[in-house]
Amino acid sequence: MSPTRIPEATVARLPVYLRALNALLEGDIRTCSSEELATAAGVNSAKLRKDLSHLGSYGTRGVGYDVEYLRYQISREIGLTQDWPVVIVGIGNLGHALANYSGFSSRGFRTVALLDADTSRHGELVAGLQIRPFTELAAIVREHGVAIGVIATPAAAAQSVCDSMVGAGIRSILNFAPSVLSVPEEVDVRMVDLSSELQILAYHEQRKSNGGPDLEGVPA
Amino acid sequence: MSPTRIPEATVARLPVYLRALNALLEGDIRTCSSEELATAAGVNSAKLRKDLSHLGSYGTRGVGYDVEYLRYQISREIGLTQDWPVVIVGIGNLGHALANYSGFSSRGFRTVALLDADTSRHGELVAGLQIRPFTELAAIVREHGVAIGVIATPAAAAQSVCDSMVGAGIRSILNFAPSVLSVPEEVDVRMVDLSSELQILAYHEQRKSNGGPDLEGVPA
DNA sequence: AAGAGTTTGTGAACGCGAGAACAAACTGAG
DNA sequence: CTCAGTTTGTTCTCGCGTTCACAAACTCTT
Ligand SMILES: NC(=O)c1ccc[n+]([C@@H]2O[C@H](COP(=O)([O-])OP(=O)(O)OC[C@H]3O[C@@H](n4cnc5c(N)ncnc54)[C@H](O)[C@@H]3O)[C@@H](O)[C@H]2O)c1
Ligand SMILES: NC(=O)c1ccc[n+]([C@@H]2O[C@H](COP(=O)([O-])OP(=O)(O)OC[C@H]3O[C@@H](n4cnc5c(N)ncnc54)[C@H](O)[C@@H]3O)[C@@H](O)[C@H]2O)c1
Repeated sequence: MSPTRIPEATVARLPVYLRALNALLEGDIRTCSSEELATAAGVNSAKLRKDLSHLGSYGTRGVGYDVEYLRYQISREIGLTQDWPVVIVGIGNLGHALANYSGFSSRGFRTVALLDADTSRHGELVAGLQIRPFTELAAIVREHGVAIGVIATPAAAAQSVCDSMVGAGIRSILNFAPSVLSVPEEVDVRMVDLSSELQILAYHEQRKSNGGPDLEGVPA
Repeated sequence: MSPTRIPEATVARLPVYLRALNALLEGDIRTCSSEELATAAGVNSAKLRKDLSHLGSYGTRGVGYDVEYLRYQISREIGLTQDWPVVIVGIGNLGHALANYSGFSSRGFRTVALLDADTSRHGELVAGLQIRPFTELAAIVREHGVAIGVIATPAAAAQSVCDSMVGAGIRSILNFAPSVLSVPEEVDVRMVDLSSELQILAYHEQRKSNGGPDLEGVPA
């Protein structure tokens, strides 16, 4: 069905399109043009069309796209038609927020376990799940067929947790700890670095202030 | 001092280099080669050198980089030598975690206010700050000279919160709500979409399972 | 049925970023 | 001082992603 590999940049935008399509459906809009969908997703319409063309020809010329049909096709392409068990390791401030986040489960991601090394937290109920010892990782992965792991521990523990995850058979990791993880070739790591995001904003903000009114900060 | 514009891809990596340099300094390493720093940052050494060359010539051929000096130069370039007041709007699960996160304040980002529309939360103490009414936004921005705002409200409220921020004079926004924000030209928005990250992992995971052993799912 | 009006899918041009490869510049030994 | 060794800064090439522009394909009116 999808013989060609989809460009990475396109893959990263598919979830955005999916969100836009869901929003349209909630407004009872059954059909949309690439222009409308692109606006809703915040991208160029040409880019959107090219992205979608990588999945196949799901639109109709002169008409547009059937919202529900396109949503299904994108979901299938990403793999959201199946259910993905997820484990979260490190149930501190961030881990709590993630465990309570409904946006994950609503998209086919099912948190099957919350793990923490701190014994004093074991048994504590978070979002309907008990916090369990980190040592149970391998058993849980095996039992539920977990493929995706989330790391929300301090940076110092991240690599070690990562190694255990890989050892247990997890092949996709979402890392919130500000730490570069080294993993085997076949394992995917995506890093979410909130501090970096703020720093990038700060860089541009500084540029706006300095480069704006006067070029040099020192007057004659 | 920095006449040429720095490529966006480079800007996005500077915070990573900064982290790596901090880690080296903690290990009392005063000097490093591009190779060492690149390994610590998880990038190619040629890329690192090219990135740094955009800031200036801060290394010494045959020797390498002075860790502390380079760290200062990158900090200055990003704008971390000054202090950035930040407001967080929407103190729910995620807002709490962000407010409690020490990684922000340690890098020159100072949370000056936590705002929420829910009156029943006002006055509640989070990370040493009282939750205040959202209506005080403009006054707080004016008083503290806030340039950076963080949105951690539900998606339905995000655009409205964003508009208020822009109206109050905020020009850089970090958005955690899964919602495309429309802003004037001069305002920067960075989106952190955790759900998208998981979906991207799922896509690759699906590929690994299907495309791995056999090319077609159906044997002869 | 034909033609005007729409909208998709794609070919082609362009620009940016990644990586290899090398010259310039520094250190240190003899 | 000279020369070998090291490491940076930069040039060059290549590939990817973005955008424009247009032909192909569809609808609807007359
Ligand atoms: N809180 C935020 O908003 C925020 C924002 C950006 C990044 N982060 C990063 O996310 C990570 C977690 O942040 P946090 O604020 O939740 O920290 P936290 O200290 O509140 O929670 C960390 C949790 O990890 C557990 N832990 C420690 N070592 C472990 C190990 N080896 N195995 C399993 N569990 C272990 C601890 O017991 C604790 O419960 C940190 O790396 C932080 O830098 C957090
Ligand atoms: N919790 C997570 O881990 C997580 C992960 C990814 C994304 N998100 C996104 O982050 C946002 C917040 O998530 P959450 O789990 O903290 O939700 P939450 O419901 O716990 O918190 C939202 C807060 O925003 C406040 N609020 C609502 N409307 C407001 C308005 N107009 N002005 C000011 N404040 C307002 C609410 O009173 C509430 O306190 C959501 O958009 C969610 O999709 C959360």
